[in-house]
Amino acid sequence: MGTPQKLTKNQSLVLGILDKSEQPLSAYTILDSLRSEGLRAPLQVYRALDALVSLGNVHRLESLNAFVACSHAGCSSHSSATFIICKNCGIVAEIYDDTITSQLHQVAERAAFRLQKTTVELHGICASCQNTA
Amino acid sequence: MGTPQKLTKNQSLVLGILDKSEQPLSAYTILDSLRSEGLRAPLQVYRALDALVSLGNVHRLESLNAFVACSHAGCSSHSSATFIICKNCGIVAEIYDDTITSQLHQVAERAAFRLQKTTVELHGICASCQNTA
DNA sequence: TGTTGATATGTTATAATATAACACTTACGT
DNA sequence: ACGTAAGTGTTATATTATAACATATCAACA
Repeated sequence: MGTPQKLTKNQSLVLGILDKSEQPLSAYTILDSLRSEGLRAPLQVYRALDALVSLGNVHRLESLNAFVACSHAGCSSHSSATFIICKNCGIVAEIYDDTITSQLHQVAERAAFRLQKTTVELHGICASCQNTA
Repeated sequence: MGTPQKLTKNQSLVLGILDKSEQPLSAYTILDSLRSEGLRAPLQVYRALDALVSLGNVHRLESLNAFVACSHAGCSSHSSATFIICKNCGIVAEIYDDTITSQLHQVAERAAFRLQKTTVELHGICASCQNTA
């Protein structure tokens, strides 16, 4: 199940920043937040991010070149995530929908495609921003 | 219907390159292919790509930072595309599946989210590469 | 204990992707 | 012909990501 995994120093620092953030963060934004902790180079952040993504603690949003903490504790074994991204306020919701997951697998299977990873990102305006605007 | 749209010079050049390509191309790869036609700067390519994406002639693959010609003539008014991308040979298939489209809309609606654009990209190994390997 | 091997870290340099700002040109309706 | 919107060209720069190499940490175990 959700192996708790002891994180390394840099991984903990990066995950800590992402956990505190309401919004996805770019690698360089994370780096700037961690300069006070002694981080200096992009690679230190990218390496931590790579590990955290592999562990399932963090997701990469391809359409934003940015990263978010997983909102489901240790979700490494989850099915395909759907991300809902508000263009206005930048907030992201992480959703797991079995119908979407199984339909994506069906589409792959019909094409005899061996599916390894899905990227599903929805862009638009969240409920709260619709009311505000 | 599919308004044929007269393209500008740079747009035609860029679309021509993408049409000939089996695989998605990065903006800089396109630029290199068009230096012989007189293009010199990234912006010339990016501007043409922006226009072609708006017209529906070209799709941007977010997970690759690359671009492909639309495989459905003038598909500007299509529903959400699903892209199947082979990690081995790089080939891309563009699929329209009504069940996926409607399910994505349902997920959005449940979240009271005003959906504007979808990004659905599946990574794995295509049928042909499975047999070869 | 101390060697080894795998993993993590730190650092400099550079590659790859994308946009800002500004000047000039072309297309086209009136 | 005129005015305006769209397209073009150019330089500079911002943003995102990786290569290459040196050092450090730490657990397994002979």
